[in-house]
Amino acid sequence: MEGRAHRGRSRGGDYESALTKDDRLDLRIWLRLLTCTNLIERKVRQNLRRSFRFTLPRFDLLAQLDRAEGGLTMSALSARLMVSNGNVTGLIDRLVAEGLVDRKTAPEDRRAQRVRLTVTGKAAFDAMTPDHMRWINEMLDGLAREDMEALYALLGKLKHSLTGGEAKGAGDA
Amino acid sequence: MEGRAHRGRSRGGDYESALTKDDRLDLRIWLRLLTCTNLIERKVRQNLRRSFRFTLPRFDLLAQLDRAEGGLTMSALSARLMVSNGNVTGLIDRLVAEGLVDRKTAPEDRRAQRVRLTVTGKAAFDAMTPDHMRWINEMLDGLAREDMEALYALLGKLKHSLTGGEAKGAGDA
DNA sequence: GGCGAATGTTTTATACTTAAAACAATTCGC
DNA sequence: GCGAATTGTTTTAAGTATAAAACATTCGCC
Repeated sequence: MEGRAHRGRSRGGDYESALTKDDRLDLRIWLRLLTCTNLIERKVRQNLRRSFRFTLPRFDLLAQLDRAEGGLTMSALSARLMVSNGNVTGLIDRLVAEGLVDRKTAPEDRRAQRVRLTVTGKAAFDAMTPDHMRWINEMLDGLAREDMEALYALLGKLKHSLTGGEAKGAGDA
Repeated sequence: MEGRAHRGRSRGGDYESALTKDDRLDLRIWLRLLTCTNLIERKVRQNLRRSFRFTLPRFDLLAQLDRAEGGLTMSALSARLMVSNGNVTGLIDRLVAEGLVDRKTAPEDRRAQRVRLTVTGKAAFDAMTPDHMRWINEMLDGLAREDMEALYALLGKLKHSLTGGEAKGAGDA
């Protein structure tokens, strides 16, 4: 924390305005990041609802289960989705009730629950994926290929800075 | 949308794997963006709670009111925060009850509500801001200055792509 | 000058989310 | 082997969020 205010090029006068401008870059990045995330999330949520009468949290849950062969435990889901474990309990309750997901106590550790997609759940997910992919594709269509690559790399650096180096958590790529 | 799959460098064989790699870059960007946002949001939420027994949505609301001289209407708040108007009604209800915010019918248009920070609300916000700034600062500390500038610019392009050019909405900078 | 469309807000019903406490089973150290 | 710490999950209480409908006021237009 201590070194941050001095990172900009050193300067003689104009301390105030330069300081303001420099020091708020962090904040501006954060706000812009948040704006972009919200814009995408809102659109995906809306499309999922309109096209499939499905919600985003449920979709994200199915997506995690789909990419994990053999199912996941509740805490693994909680870590990957980066939400509280109580939250996952509620979501899974509803998905089980709808028959999209199957939950059973793990044989090797009776504390843990092993959660998997049912055939119905897999089918529901597969029905939504192409459109989902297309929506993302369309939204990022305004970015040139090299911008995408640069952005991806910079977000990687940001993620690294945020996690202090250890890549725990969502493992997005 | 139609041209997207062909944007990568043209290639002879290995269509499948190259296609997969190319076409998922959108998705990987989106997931990484989401991860970064979640990491920051979670940390700020946690810090706000621990340090000030305050919640993030309330803080964001105060921040919008602080930067808008003369107050804002409910719909302006809703647009800037990018949340539903019903959501804002609930948040403001609580903040009014806590005495941090003042809400009164706008004289020029009796449909609209004009919301402002109270003196107490302004003081509460000012008490939290320096720490908030510092948290963001610390989290982005791992990024070099030029990376920050590049990231900020690329997020600008992304935002532009997402809004189709018109800069409606949160106006983050 | 009055009616329909548009705008601004709240209400309703439901879902999602968190933090913290409670509960359950396993592991570790002795 | 036994008890304490740990790990995995659920429960609880409260707050946050959405979409859609309901409500209130203003505007546009004739």
